[in-house]
Amino acid sequence: MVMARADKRPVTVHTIAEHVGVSASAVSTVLADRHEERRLAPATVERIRKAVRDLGYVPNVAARRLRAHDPDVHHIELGILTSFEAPLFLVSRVLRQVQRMADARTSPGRNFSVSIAMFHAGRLREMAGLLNASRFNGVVITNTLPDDDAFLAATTLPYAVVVLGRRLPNYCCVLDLPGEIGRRAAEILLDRGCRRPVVLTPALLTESTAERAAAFCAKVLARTGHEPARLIAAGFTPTNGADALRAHLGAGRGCDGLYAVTDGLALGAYQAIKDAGRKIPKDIAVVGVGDHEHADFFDPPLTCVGPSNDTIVEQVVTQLFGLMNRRRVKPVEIFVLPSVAVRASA
Amino acid sequence: MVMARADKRPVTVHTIAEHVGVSASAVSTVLADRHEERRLAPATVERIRKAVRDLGYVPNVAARRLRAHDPDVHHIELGILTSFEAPLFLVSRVLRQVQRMADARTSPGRNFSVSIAMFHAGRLREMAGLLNASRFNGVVITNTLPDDDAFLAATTLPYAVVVLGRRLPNYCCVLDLPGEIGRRAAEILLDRGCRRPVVLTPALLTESTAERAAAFCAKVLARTGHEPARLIAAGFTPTNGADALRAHLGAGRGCDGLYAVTDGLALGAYQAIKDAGRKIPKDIAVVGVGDHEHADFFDPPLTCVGPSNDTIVEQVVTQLFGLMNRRRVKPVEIFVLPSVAVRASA
DNA sequence: GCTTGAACCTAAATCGATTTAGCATTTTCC
DNA sequence: GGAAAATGCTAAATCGATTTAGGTTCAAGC
Repeated sequence: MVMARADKRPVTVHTIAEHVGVSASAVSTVLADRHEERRLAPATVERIRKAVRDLGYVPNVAARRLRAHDPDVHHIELGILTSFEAPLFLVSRVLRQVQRMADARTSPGRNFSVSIAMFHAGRLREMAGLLNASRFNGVVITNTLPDDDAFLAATTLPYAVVVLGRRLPNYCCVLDLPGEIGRRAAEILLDRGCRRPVVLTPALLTESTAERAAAFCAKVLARTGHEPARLIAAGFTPTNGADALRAHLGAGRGCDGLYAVTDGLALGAYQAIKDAGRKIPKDIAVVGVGDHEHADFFDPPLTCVGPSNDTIVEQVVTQLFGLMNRRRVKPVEIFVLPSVAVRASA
Repeated sequence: MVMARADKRPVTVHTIAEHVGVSASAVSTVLADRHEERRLAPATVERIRKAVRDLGYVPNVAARRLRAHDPDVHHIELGILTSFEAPLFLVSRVLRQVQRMADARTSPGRNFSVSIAMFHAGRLREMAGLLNASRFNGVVITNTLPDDDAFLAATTLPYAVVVLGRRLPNYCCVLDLPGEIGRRAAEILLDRGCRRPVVLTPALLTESTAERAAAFCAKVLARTGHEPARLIAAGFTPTNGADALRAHLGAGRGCDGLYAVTDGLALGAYQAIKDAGRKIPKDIAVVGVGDHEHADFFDPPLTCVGPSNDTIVEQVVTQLFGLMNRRRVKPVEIFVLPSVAVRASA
């Protein structure tokens, strides 16, 4: 039976050295496979190797880095922090842009590491090294939940932080102009004459999907005098979307325009509409958000009102490097206008 | 005019201390914002703060981590290494699975950090800390180019490494059974009676797309006695795919079955086929690979033969943790059979 | 018997930051 | 006036690994 080692102190080079009865230097030499040039006796090497295996040694990378790095080069660690549950579409664009800027600033005396790290939604506070600044010199934080926002609002992280998609006091934030996406979506449907628009959302709303739906409803209410119907999909897959719309249409409830708060749902809606023998956009016009890679290749191509990702990414990264250069002390809020792509579906 | 600071030594706490004429402890105290409780004189604090700004101090995270970490907990750093140019679809699944395993192994005495780091395709060798093991305790490497493979083949990285999608001697590799995807795609088209299948590829082939196309062609040749036509799309977007197929059909060259080596191309092909007034699958059957999130919601749903990502991810992560526990010394190669989803398009 | 060299290994410095314990002054208070 | 307390700072230890310079032992050679 193998005992859990959780209660024991981590095994260090020193532990191994004591165990074998040699010095830490000898162990280090073997770990680096330099025992030949340093002429350790083969028998000793074997004993050390065995101890390393038996004790389950795992090196401490922080210590290695500290020791190994060239004191003449400045190493800067940047992170994109996102939740596990969120898609990486926007995150990967941010990463590429950050790296582009970093590459432009890399010199013999300075280099960057950029990485994506994930936290469990709502548990950003548990991420190791965030509070004591022992992991990153600068971060972009996105896809936070209210718990995470509360945590951030209550702390001041002692390094460069840009928050993407949320508005937080004391932080540098980049986000869509609140409500604008839903409003513009409503306008598109209303302007083309829809009288009975509906909105399709997943049961569990994120902050952004909730906001889109609310703004859409508010706009429709303002212009027509009544709230649009809200279709609730069980999840956010196309199947969920198709089911929700099918139920609505099957119940004989009217619909001549649909706003889906994610493109996945729109894709499902397409199927339900076609199955019901209705035409897009003649019978039912559809507006999505453009969070799907190939929304312009849906059949018919999907009209989208969504975040203008290029601008957002650009702004986020500019802010991040600005903060790192201490060009700015005051936190700023940057609102980005949505991008509108009118295609055949509405 | 601002001089580049590239040639100067990085600014440390000690540098600042000297500059101000205090001890490193004082500087550290101010950096941690603990000057109140340690009763530093406000004037001193200000002088230190000014120097920190003026000299452009950026903390060394490795040093902080080493010092800050609780010696009773064992911190393990895992990385998913991928190239900038590659999509993150599979990578993010690997990350989530790694994190799941890591969470299951997390205890008061042990915790994990998992992150995605990117290298410029073909320049994996330049990634800092790879060779001296000062960044990760274990990694999954994927989306490598031949140059990267050559680099890896020539080195032995002194920690747990799993290579995804390539076959490298001396490494633990997980990959599709070579050629099987293209073969199965060919069989599906041939079995449903296609006589003039064509294959649609981007101009710049990756290792995997090249392999799919080659295996497809070989299989068709073996069964029909002649090579299928090869349509070359300028890039890998749907538009590129549509253009390539339109040119082929426009030139009056026959086609009753199409194999697209990425779903994006298949999506473009759909458009070209519909525009030409042909029906899928009656006139032209289409097979894709399932690398698109919603291939089952194309119209008609796309038949796919592609990597079985669930199995691959599962295997990769199992191997990674196996290596870290030193359960295995010999490198193993794991071949995963493709997953086949027969839908309406073929 | 004394030097020389090889074989094998260790002590101590180092990387950059934080923290603990404590040392000088000065001020307060009776 | 002298003890006690407050003020303002520093020296040194520490985190875990690597590396440099050097020490000890033993065998070989003259």
